Amino acid sequence: MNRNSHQRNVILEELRRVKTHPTADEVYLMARQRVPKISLGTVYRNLELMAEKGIIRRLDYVDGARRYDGDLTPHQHFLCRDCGRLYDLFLDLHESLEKVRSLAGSFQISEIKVELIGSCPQCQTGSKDSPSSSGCSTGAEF
Amino acid sequence: MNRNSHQRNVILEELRRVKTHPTADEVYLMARQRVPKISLGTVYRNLELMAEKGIIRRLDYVDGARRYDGDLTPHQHFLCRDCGRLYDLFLDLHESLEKVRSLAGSFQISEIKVELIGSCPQCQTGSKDSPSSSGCSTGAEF
DNA sequence: GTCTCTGCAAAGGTTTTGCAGTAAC
DNA sequence: GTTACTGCAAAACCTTTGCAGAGAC
Repeated sequence: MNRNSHQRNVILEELRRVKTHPTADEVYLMARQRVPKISLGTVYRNLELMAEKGIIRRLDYVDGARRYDGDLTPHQHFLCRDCGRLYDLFLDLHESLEKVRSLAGSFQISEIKVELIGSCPQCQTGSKDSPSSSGCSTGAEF
Repeated sequence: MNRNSHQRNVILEELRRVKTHPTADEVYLMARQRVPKISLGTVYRNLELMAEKGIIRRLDYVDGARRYDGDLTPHQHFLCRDCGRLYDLFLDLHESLEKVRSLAGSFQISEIKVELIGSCPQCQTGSKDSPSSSGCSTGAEF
């Protein structure tokens, strides 16, 4: 069904190589260093295809452009409101997951996406690059 | 500081009136029935402004266009993979929230976004409108 | 009177798509 | 040989922005 194209392999390898949840455009720039004639459309098509197949993860829930993650191990993402960095957190939330499942009753859950937002360790210690504009959302959305 | 414009009030009322997490464009269509000359730009500006003030909720983590929610009470969203509907779920996740906070260590969490994905009660009982294309993501991302 | 907000329209950014040619099988 | 995939370019979206005028206070 699917063919094993050089471009697709490069895209996957580049995505797995970095830890930075790149956008399609960023993947395009990385891939172009190895396949100079690769097109942005090809990158979009392959990222979407691999996300559908479950080979990579698509991050819809972060601000702005869609991002992709080559790391399939269960983990969460932490977005620092001060510096804008996106961190990987590996929290063991099995128990919480089970609780959510049981609470959801007849809604059959196959996937739970969690995004944490706040202030990262670096931004808490003194040097705040860019303090958040308005102090809203103190109450969590959980 | 902020002025009390008629357009802003209409936008807020319309958003609160419905349960359908509309996009900016959908809010625009609703608002236009009451303020025919309202512009899309005004809708975007006001939604963004109210989201920043914490008067409404902005849903970044759902597919496609950004959506807004006029309901500020803590709740989660459930996206049905089969029919595409977006449900509100009111699960009490205080305990889980506390656990996440403690696990996150030096990452100071101010907000936790949770999205649940799966199959809704209606789609489970027989009549599947459009069965999911590929059986990926059986493991949760938690 | 001041200053924020509006409508309009244009621009900006991201993602999708049509098509003819290329490459994988 | 067949058919999925590619590069290119245009189109389709969604969102933001500049500006002059209107409206809130």
